Amino acid sequence: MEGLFLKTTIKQIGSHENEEVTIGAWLANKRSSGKIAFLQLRDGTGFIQGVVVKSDVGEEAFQQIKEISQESSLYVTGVVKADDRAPSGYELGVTGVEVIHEAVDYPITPKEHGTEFLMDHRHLWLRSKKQHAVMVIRNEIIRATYEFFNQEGFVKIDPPILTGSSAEGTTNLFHTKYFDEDAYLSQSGQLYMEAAAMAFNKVFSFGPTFRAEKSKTRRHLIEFWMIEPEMAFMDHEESLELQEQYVSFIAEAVLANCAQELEALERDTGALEKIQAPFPRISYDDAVAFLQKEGHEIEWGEDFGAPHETAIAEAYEKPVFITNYPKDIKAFYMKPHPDRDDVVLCADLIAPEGYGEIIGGSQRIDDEALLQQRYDEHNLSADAYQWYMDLRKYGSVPHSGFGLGLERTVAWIAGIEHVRETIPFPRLLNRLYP
RNA sequence: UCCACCGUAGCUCAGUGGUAGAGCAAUCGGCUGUUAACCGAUGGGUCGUAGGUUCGAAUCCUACCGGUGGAGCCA
Repeated sequence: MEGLFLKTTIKQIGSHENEEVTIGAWLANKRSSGKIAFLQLRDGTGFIQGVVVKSDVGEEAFQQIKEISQESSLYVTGVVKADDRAPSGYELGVTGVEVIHEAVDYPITPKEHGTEFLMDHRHLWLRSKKQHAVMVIRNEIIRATYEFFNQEGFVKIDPPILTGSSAEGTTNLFHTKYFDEDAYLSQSGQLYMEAAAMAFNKVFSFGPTFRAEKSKTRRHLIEFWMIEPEMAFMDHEESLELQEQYVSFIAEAVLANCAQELEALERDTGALEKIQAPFPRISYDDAVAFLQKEGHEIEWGEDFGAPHETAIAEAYEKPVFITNYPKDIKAFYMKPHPDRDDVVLCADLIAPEGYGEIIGGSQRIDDEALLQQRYDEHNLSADAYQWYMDLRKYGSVPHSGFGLGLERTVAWIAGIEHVRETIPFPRLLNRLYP
């Protein structure tokens, strides 16, 4: 498939073996000697090496080509040749180069750079091979997400981004004005997705969320993207099964469709091949006992910190569900365990290799009186949530849902240290540019 | 908000009380299979900012500014 336009791209160039083609490209890097030059070309779809031989193109053209600066834009004409030495299997035997625009003093040189410098030049950094590979994997995860939920009969529903009040009342929200009213940027679409599930049965959302927390770790962004499915008539256990199927599907899709990108990132694909449902489950109770045995200082009733999650994840090769947390450290809308009042029907999915929590999910309270009680306990204004209460008044059903953090998932699958490299233009503490 | 570390050439860094350095990038030259190519030459500095100690400060002290990693919060 070349798309609607018939111009050749590097990604498709293999289908033109031994033909002369012209591609639009940028010069990523070059190496040259007296009589041969190697152009590292990229066109956004891939990377290929152009080989310029002086005796083929002539003295004058050879000199001109040697002087082209890094990141200049070009039309390159050449013959596609299979070559075992090339990473993609193909090279371009260059017959002519037309410079579209000459780049002067491109700042990102082919050597090491520091984080601050690269982040200041994020708009250019995206052109580099590694960043390109991460974004292609991000795109594949998004594509696989749509495929999975479509084949499972979900309807995509878009919750609002501007809201009148907090969904959970815990984290700090970005405040703005809505004409004369106060408004906030959404930190979760979940409550709206519950309403949507009562209208469309199985639904999912995919959109940006905002947290005005002064978080400064490799797992946190101020603006990030979340996938939030919500399922009517589905209990907590069924939700866990759906979650492990979904995550396995993503891993499989990336392995099948992003081999070159995983190679460029030097990702250990053996670890990804182990991501197959079912995933292990450990209760909060057992997790606390396990941590105490390992020498961590933690008491029942306390929430896990990042070191605790990592310690638990290291005991498994696959992602692991930690289930049934104490009700007091979880959100107000989670349904109590049928046999115990002190824990709720919820689970966090912890990724292996220290990547931390990628999913948080639960079965929701469907009883009107209990929900009212939780409002009172958490000092939430019932007025603001009247519509949410309505869902328990008019044909309430058991329902469950979860939220998956896209950037944490991309970081884990792609093997990237910091989530800031998994989103094109990250919003971080002290980082609103570019 | 708290804790630790770091600010020296366009970039990555060395220099820790006595003349401001290297590699890469840039410019010039050489090289027929390079992979961050290599070899030779040239240009390139308000040592984060302000104050202090000292005969003398990039170096020691204080404050501030900026960054990185982590904690809490969570996806």
